[in-house]
Amino acid sequence: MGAAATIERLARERLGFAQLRAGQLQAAVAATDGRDVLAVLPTGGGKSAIYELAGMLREGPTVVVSPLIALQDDQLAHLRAAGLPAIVLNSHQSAREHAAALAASCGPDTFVFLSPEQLSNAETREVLQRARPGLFVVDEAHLISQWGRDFRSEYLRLGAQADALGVPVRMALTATAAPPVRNEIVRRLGLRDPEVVIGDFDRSHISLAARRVRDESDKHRWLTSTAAELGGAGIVYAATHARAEAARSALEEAGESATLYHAGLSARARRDAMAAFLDGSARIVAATVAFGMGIDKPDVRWIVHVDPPASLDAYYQEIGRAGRDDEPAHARLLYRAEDFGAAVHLTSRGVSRRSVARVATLLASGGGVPEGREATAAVVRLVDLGAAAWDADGAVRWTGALSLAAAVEESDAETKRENDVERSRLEMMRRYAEHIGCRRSFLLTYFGQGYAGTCGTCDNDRTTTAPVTIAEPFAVGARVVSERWGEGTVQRYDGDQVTVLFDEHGYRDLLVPLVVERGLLRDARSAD
DNA sequence: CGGATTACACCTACGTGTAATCCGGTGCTGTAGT
Repeated sequence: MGAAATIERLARERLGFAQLRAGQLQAAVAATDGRDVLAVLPTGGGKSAIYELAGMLREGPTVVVSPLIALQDDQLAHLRAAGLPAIVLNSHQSAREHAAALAASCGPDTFVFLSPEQLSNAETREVLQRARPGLFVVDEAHLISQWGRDFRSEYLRLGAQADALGVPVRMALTATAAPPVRNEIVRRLGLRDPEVVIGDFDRSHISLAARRVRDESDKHRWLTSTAAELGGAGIVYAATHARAEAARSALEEAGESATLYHAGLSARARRDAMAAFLDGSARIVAATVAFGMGIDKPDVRWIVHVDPPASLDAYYQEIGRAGRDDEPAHARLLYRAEDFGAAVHLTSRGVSRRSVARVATLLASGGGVPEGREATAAVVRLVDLGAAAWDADGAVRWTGALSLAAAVEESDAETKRENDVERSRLEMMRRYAEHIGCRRSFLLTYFGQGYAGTCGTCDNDRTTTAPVTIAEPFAVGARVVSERWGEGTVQRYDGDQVTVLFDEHGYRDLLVPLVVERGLLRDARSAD
């Protein structure tokens, strides 16, 4: 029996799936056959089934890196319900529970759920290593790019940790990743010639709209009228605690039942807010980005953003929480022009020159691995540059390939490049907000998915006339070179503009007539 | 970057305007103290 048939049988008999989707099967077959996998499958695409099936078929335990303890617990319960051996390793356990779980992780068919931080514990790593895991899975893998840089730097170290564990097959799973994020995941995790499975990003039952307003009271007027117009459960996303609270107050004053969720609240308040939203006693939740991951509420009917997120990746992730039942839903974005200026400071700042200099000095003088988030980010940066290297036991040594001064300078240049790319991603968010053509087309082409024509359901399609079309000098996906920005890939056309994702500088928009007249872009393959 | 808060100048009344300053979002962990 071939791998595909075995997998389909397992899916039916052990997990209760009548039929696997094409992407699920393709990814599970590849991993079972020993290939690394990157799967970008939209919400509801059944990503966990992929590692469950491949994990059952691969020899040795399966290590699953998951960002939140709440998610680990959900996944644990799900696997145990299916009769599969599974454990979690985290700080909520007592020392005794932790030791027992660690011992159980040696079981050949066990699924081990843990956070990236757990892997920085040498004892945990050694026990897992001895158990010879057959599959290393990173769930919510876009967090490598989103959180690694300045929030949870252990995300950047996962590739090195997989090396240290000696796991033969790696799998990255996410619901959202534009092409540059995919590339970063592949590079950071060290995926070798991975099977790449990309799902259909179009969620056509979610209608899209955006509106520019003058001030916060305008936002609240639009918010409350939207809440009144659209029935059913809704999520309001705001950029800060204070603005989430203000949105909740505005809704309550308008007579709506709304709760509040952000990380500044006590654990108890958060639990209560979550419960109230899930059981419907609060129809609406006003929240920051803290709310959403792992929320399993199928009938969320609308998402209103009262502040723009830092990227379209984040926006798509957040609106994807609506309409999981495939019934019609709405995504509306409210913004002021100034919001994009302030949002720069909510994008990641990257590793500081000071901490790189400090860590480099330490390593160069023969010191060990410093502890702490900032130090880890600095170590990862120095490894990236070749100035330092990981040893198999997780220790770091100075390679001497760069002088101390050169390492600090090159790191600085890299940080500037990363920040440049961050800003260009925010700029794409602005472009989406101010876009006058089909929003669905904009969103899908951002994710590298072709979309012919207009959706007819977004706010722009309902109010404007036929879009401007223009001859396209390069195909979408073509590699091009510019004098100014270097090499890049054509992402999309929009009216008379073309968006190119440059390798070193991020997204840039160019006017097509100028590109043609002045030869601003050349075909990269015919270049010297 | 932009907003909210604080500091201070005015120069003589206890308030108002402007300049300086600070702050903004995600969660893991491990340990000390009830």
